[in-house]
Amino acid sequence: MTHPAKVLRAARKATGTSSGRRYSSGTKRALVQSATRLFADHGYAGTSLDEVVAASRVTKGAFYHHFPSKLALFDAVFTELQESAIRSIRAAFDAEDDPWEQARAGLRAYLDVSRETEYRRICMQEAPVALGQEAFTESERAASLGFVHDAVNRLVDDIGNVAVDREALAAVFYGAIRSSAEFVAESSDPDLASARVAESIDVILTGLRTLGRLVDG
Amino acid sequence: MTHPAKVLRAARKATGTSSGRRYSSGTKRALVQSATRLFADHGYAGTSLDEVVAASRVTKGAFYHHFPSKLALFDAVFTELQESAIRSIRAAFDAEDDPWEQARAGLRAYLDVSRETEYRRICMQEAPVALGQEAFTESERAASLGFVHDAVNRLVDDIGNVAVDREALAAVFYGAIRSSAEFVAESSDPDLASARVAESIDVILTGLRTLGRLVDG
DNA sequence: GGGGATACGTACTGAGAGTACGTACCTCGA
DNA sequence: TCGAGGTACGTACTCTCAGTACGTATCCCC
Repeated sequence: MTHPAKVLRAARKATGTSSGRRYSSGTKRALVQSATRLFADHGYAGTSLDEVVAASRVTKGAFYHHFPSKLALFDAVFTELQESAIRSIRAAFDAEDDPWEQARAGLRAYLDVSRETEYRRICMQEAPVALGQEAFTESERAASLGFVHDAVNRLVDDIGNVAVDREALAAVFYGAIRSSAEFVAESSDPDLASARVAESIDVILTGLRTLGRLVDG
Repeated sequence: MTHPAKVLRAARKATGTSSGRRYSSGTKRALVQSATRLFADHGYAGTSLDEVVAASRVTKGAFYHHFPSKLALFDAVFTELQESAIRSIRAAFDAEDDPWEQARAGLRAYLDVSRETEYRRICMQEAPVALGQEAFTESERAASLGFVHDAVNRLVDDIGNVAVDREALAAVFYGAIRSSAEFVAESSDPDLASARVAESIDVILTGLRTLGRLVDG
């Protein structure tokens, strides 16, 4: 009997699925892709490995050759989505010079990213529970929180004479932005909702700026 | 052989654990208490029913007499913590008249509640995943989000002539507050951290107020 | 005092994560 | 060119854990 893996590999080569640019084998890539969809649809606990390997057309043996555990698979899925999001946001961020425009652009980019259900469900909902708050916070700090911290620092510098706790303010804004993402996601008209929360945050920023000008003058 | 439940019941009666004010049986109460601690320590998925029933000194049979499922137990734990939190916040809220003082008092109360690891882990972290975003959001809307909505409405009324989207602003503040709770929880000096985020939010509110006065005059 | 309702206990079942072990293919050096 | 080791799987099992089946004790009311 011909080994099932043989025909699978042949198929991969034929369809060009085995790009090999990121993962050594096409199997690993297929597992991550299937898992991304399944985790996003049914959550981490709600997805069985049997479902994942079935969707990927491989067996558990193949899976455990590439990943040490189900959690490691989730981590791979999470990291990929996270990195992709970061790239989008950074691009929008770096395209602007003025700190206020930068903040606005970053927010818009973030709201766009978080409109993808996969990002929201996996990176925002499941990850803190699946990976544990510890590891998740670590990852957050390095990623999205960094942007907010940067943005807040520049904004506060620009405002000038208002004494604020930058770290605390960054934490506050970070939550505001996350919550905005949920607001947009739950809305029936995401475009409109996106504009609404963006404007709300804009009003807050304007208030801070005005405060700075008053103290200044 | 004397049935284990007999000696347990006798012990309950002796120690007065079976208060019966909220749950018909002391067993149910014991299960909820053990589960609260275990879920807070190891999460929903990380806690087995065997651990819960062992900690409660009963068996699975007893458990499934009182609860239809593990999820129902979690829901009971969640609801109890949630209701307790709501009571605290409402008390602080209702003790003030001025909308700005009300907002401040409510925030302080919330930050206090969220310093309990049980509340944070179970109501903020685990619940959305365990109960599902659907049910969780429903519960949130009825509870904490309601406060924020109320508070924002009063603040905006007080400010006057600034055109803002109240719903969007409430969503933004809700996130800001949640994030503040995490900031406080992760801090090594919660009292200080609590003061820091409270002041940050205060600055934001002051900015909005100033904005209103400028438009006014 | 007996018969339902309530409050359990014990022993099993099924699902799913992870393991043990065997096999096919590929590569590289002798 | 062949064989030995590494890579990439497949199959069949184990073990944990949520949930079920079913039996038994206690309580309460008629």
